[in-house]
Amino acid sequence: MALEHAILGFLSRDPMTGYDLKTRCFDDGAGHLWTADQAQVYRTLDRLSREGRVRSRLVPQRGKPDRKVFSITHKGRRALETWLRDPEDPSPVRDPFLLHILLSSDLPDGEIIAQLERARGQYQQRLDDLRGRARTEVDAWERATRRSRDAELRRMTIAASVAAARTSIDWIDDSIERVSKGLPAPPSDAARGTDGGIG
Amino acid sequence: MALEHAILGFLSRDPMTGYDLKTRCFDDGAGHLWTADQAQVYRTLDRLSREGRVRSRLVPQRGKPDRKVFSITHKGRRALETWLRDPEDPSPVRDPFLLHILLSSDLPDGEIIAQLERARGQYQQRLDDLRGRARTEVDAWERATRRSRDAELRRMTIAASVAAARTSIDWIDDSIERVSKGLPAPPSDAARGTDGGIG
DNA sequence: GATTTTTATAGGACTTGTCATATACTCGTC
DNA sequence: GACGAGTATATGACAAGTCCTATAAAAATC
Repeated sequence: MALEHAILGFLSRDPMTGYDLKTRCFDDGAGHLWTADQAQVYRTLDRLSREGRVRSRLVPQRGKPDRKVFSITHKGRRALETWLRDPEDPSPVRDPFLLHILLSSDLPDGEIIAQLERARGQYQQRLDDLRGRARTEVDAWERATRRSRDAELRRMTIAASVAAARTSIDWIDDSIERVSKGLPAPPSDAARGTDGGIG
Repeated sequence: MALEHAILGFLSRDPMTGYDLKTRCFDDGAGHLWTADQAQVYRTLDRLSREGRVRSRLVPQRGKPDRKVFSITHKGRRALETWLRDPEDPSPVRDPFLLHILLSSDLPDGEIIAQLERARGQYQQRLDDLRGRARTEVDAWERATRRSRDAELRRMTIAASVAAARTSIDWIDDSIERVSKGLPAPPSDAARGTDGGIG
């Protein structure tokens, strides 16, 4: 549902192909807060086309497949505006890494710390990526008429991602410290009944 | 994929029914970091059963439907341990609210602020919920043998969620301030071509 | 000259997750 | 006594998303 509106949002700035949407808008422009599968982009464009929210025209090229340039229709613009005004309820949290930690009581302390350290590295990498994004004024964004307003909003969302990654790293550091002091011991194997017995 | 292992993890603590898993383990115990759909829980239990990772026995009850009590098998325990040792790569971020903000340049500043304020309230609510969770030693957790180790890990994950929510609120406050100062103006309607023209 | 990357679109198979609905009985409350 | 909430399991229909593969040719790199 979000993908659909993101596509309308990007097309409302500039007509472009599915390929442009995937690479320039999603991967480069919004990759810090949303990912899009290539197949999903094309399928969604197809559906939006059938629904009359976007339309396409074919631009022939020599050698390469025709460019299928999509643009937003009036109907699509109305749908986008409705979505923009409709407040976004925060989706329930699903954090596979935290779930992993939550269930890790069978792992020895040392391995929990190793998991935390690995995750720390990955959040660090994410920060590096975000630093790169902050430097890059994205092409599709730059070309758009509303350059500076869009750019400012993009900066804001990158700041949010940076803050989130930093918070995760801080939490990991605290947690490594906590686990290093020794977590309460797990119960002995004997106390655990695989298959749960009968009684 | 995560749901499957979470179920194995919970069952490795205590044999229980699908209903218990959904309500006590997911909603009450892990709801701050993972949500599970009831239908999905039963379907996954079914599949795990067919794969020999869990088994069930029927406990007849008067009036109510039979309790189908699931317990983890040796095979299931091995699968769980493999998963626990296998580091969890952080999944790509998908934040519908940030996406919404990113695409909001068509909204006037005041409406962007309203969106931010609404989200602030919801993160505040999340904090309240987390405070409740921090107070509650969960039933299923309490009954488990490894009480204190599990409880400590759970406390850690709640701390992570609290920190994340606080960070979001701080970011929102900063952003409200930023937008209040006035974002660069959007382009006039005339500068935007619905349907993209031909050139 | 051979391989890889980039540009460009698209379908098949699959997994995961959501929503609605059905059954069925108990217990508390208004 | 009606009504809703809690306990308990399950299916059908569907939406959303991922992974893999295929096609096709130019341009860049080794």
